[in-house]
Amino acid sequence: MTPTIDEFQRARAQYPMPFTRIELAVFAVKDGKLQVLLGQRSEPPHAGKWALPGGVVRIDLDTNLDAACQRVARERLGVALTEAQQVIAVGARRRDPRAPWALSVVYRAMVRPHRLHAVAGKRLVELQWFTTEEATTSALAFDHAMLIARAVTQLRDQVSVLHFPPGLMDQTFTLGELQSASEAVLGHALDKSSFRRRLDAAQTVEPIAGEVRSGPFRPAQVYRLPG
Amino acid sequence: MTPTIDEFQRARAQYPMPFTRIELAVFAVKDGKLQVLLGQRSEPPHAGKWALPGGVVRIDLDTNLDAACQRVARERLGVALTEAQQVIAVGARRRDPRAPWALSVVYRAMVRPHRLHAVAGKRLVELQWFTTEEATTSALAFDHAMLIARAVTQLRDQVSVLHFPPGLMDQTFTLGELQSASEAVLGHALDKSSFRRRLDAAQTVEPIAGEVRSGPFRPAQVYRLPG
DNA sequence: TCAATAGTGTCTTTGAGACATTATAGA
DNA sequence: TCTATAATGTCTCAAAGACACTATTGA
Repeated sequence: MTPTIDEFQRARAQYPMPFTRIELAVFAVKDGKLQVLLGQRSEPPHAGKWALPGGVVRIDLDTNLDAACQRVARERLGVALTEAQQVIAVGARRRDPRAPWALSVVYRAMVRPHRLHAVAGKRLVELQWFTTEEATTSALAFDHAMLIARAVTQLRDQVSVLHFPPGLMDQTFTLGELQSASEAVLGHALDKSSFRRRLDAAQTVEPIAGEVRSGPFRPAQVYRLPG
Repeated sequence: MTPTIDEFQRARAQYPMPFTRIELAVFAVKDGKLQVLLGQRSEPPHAGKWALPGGVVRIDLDTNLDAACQRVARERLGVALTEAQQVIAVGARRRDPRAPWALSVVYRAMVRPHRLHAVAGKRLVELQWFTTEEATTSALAFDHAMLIARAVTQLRDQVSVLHFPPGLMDQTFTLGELQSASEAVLGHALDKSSFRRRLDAAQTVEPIAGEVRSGPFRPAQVYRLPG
C-alpha cells in the first residue's frame, strides 16, 4: 500500500466521519392533491412523530448514493423507486440526537399511489400519506418539514416547465389526466388550451396512434412519455 | 445515556461511514470569460493533475456543511467565501483511491479575481484559473470535470434569470459592467435594451443616487445589489 | 470632430392566458 | 336530448429580441 493510503487510514482514525443517511420524499397525487409519504416513528428520538422514511448509507452494500436510495426504498417501503432525484444534502451538529454530526442526502420520487404497496419497515409504526400542506406546517421529526418544503419546490419547478417526473403518470394517459396531475402538483389550475400548446412545443409527450380511452363522453387520445 | 444512543454507537462501529469531503468550485470572470480555480495536486492519487480545491468535513470543527465549506475555503485558498451555494452531493465506491467509499458535497461561489489572494494549501503545487471550457473537457483528477460542468449549469441558470450571485460584481458597478459579466458567465451576447428592461422589471439592482463612473465617454450611473 | 460607451425608443415576434366554440361518446 | 369531457380556435397581453437612434464625455 502507498503512503497515501496509510495517510487516509490515519485521517480516518483521527477524524470521525458524519453519520450519513438517505431520506426519501415520496410524492403522489391522491384525491386531487399532492401528498407525501411519512412514517410514524416507533422509537426515540422523536418517538410518535412523523418523519421521512430513510436509512443509513451502507458502504458495504451501496455502490453509490443513488443505489443507497434504491436500497433504502426497498427496505423501508418495499418498493423499487425508479429515477429518484437528489434534492439536497444537509449536514450539521445536533441534527439527530443519535449522532454528534448527521448528514442526510434527500431524494424525491413520484409514484402512482395504487402501485405502491408500501410496508412499514424497522423503527416505523406505519406509513401514511399527508398533503404537503399538512406535512410542511406540522411538527415533524428532525428537520424533515423543511426538507419536504425544499423537495416540493424542486418538484413544482420541474413540472411547471413540463418536465414530468417518471412516476407521475401511469405508462399511458390522456392529456386530461396529465393536466389534472400537473394541477395537483402545482397547486393551481391550468388553462387547457395553453397547456396543450406548450406540450406541443416542448414535445414532452407523444400520442400512441389509434389508442383512445373511452367513457360517457368523447374518447380521448392516449399518450406516453417518450424514451 | 438512552438505549438509542447506545444503538447508534453500535451502528457506527458496525457500519463505517463514507469519507466525506467538501469540494469548491470557485468561479470568476477574467479576460471576458468564465473561469474556475483549480489546484495542481502534489501527491498521489492523481499527482500532477488539476483538481477542485477541497477538504475533509471535520465534525469537531464544523457546525454544519456551509461552515465546513467556509473553513475549507480559508484553509485551502486563504479567503472567506461569501454565500457559496451547494451544487450536489456525489458519493460512490472507488471515487477516491484513498478511501473505499467517498462522498463529496460540492459548493460553488463567485469571486472578483483581483480580490482573491488565493494561496495554495496542503497537497497542492499551485492554484491557477482555467476557462470552464478547458476545465470541463480536459482530464482533471477524480470526477471533477463532471462536477464543474454541473456547477456551471447551475450558475448559468441562475444568471439567466437575473439572480446575480454575490461575488460576481464589486460592491458598485455600472450596467455595462453587469452586462459584460453576465455575458461572460452565459457564454453569449445579450441585447442591451432587453437586458435593462428585464433588470427594471426584476428590481435586482438599484441605482446609487448621484454616483456616476466616468471615462473618455458618457458617464454611467452606478448601481448596487440591494439588501 | 471623433471615438467610445450610456441610455432610450420602436417594431416585431413569441408565448401564454382567457375564453369561446365545436366534437363525440354514453346514458 | 343531455351531460361530460375532448379538442381546437381566436383575441389579447406581456415579455423579450432586434435594431436604430440620441446623449455625453475626453482626446
